[in-house]
Amino acid sequence: MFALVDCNNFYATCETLFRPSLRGKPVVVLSNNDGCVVARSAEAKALGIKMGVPAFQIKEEIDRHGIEIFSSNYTLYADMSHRVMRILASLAPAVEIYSIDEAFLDVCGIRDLHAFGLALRTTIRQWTGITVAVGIAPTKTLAKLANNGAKKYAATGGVVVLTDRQRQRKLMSLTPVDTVWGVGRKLTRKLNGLGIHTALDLCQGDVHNIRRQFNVVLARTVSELQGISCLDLEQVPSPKKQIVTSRSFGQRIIEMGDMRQAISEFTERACSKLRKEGQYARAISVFIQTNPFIKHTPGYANCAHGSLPDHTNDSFQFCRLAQRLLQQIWREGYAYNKAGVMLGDFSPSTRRQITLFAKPVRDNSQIMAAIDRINNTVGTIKLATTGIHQQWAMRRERLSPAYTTRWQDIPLVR
DNA sequence: TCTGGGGTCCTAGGACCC
DNA sequence: TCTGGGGTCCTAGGACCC
Repeated sequence: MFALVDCNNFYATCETLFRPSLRGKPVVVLSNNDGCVVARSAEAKALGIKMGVPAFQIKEEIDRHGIEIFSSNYTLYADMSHRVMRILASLAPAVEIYSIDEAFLDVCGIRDLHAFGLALRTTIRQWTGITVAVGIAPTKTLAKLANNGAKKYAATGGVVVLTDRQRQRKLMSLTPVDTVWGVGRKLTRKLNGLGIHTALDLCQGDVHNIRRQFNVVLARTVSELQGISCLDLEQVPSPKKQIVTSRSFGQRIIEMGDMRQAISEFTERACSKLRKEGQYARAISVFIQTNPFIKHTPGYANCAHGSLPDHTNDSFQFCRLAQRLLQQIWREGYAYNKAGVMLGDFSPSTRRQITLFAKPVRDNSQIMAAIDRINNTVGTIKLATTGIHQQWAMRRERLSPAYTTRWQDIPLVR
């Protein structure tokens, strides 16, 4: 038996926690660079603000309704997420953190599941101020569905337990197929073409037919809807296979020197994530692009791949290689709006297979460890190539304080 | 003027091996 | 006239998730 616990309007709620005067008002959180809407309070949803729309397209609504706008504050959201997850871990036998705002729980052996769901809700709201919805069912896909019902129908009180097959079928018949976990836009169109419109229609499909006409993933979804559990609780997150750091720029880049800074910065960040993961990588890709939405002038996008001789987590080595790759794809005369780097070809250790003609590489592991230690405690040191004045830094004009993680930002109670 | 960021998995096709 | 069978690995592209 699985529970899916999901925070309601997570980012928007985090912003209102320390600004009680905002409760009951329409609040919207924007993506990095203040680009698109990525979270909305219930009030903002009621005004018809859609997920994913570019901020500049809803300027008029924002002014007219007095909608409160925030830049993404991931430091705050990550800290609030930790608090919620810690509470879940203390109340449930086993937890799989599925994303920043949701977790699957193993609830086998709990007798009164509905009471358990209500207790989760009460505790989390009392201890963090965040409201969650709880869905409980014999498979993950059904738990997702139940959670959806808990959010959609106020009469459920935010908790839906789907142990009974009749209730499962009832909810499935009320749920459009595009809401099912694992069914996206493309699949919805194809399924609709076959006369499959609700979750129940999909559930009644033949697994082997679905496997033949679609793929093994959707076949698994059908089984899960039928109550056959195919997806286990994954308590230990599997090691990453790639790490990406990419950003849109606050101001478009036209000088190579600025792009060099950006690529250095992204590479250093990616390597620092790699070290945090305890892994070593060998491959790196660098990409740069102009704004794909601008149609009236020619655009340019390109990517270069490279590999180091050994697996490493050394920022210096990767930065040098990244600069060479940038050189290969840089074209003068364009205004670039985004770039990034990707690390790949991971290994859990830095087993070194020395080749006969290999030049020995300087071992910087102690320097890396020192950098990480300093950055995790007293301050920030970085490669000089990342630049002091970053003209291209991302726009965050409506950033809230780091209420819970920075001494200066702790709210004062008067 | 202004349109995010970070992941995973599956499949098909090509190159290569014996 | 007639040209096998059984694999692996890699990559790109497409789908999905949050």
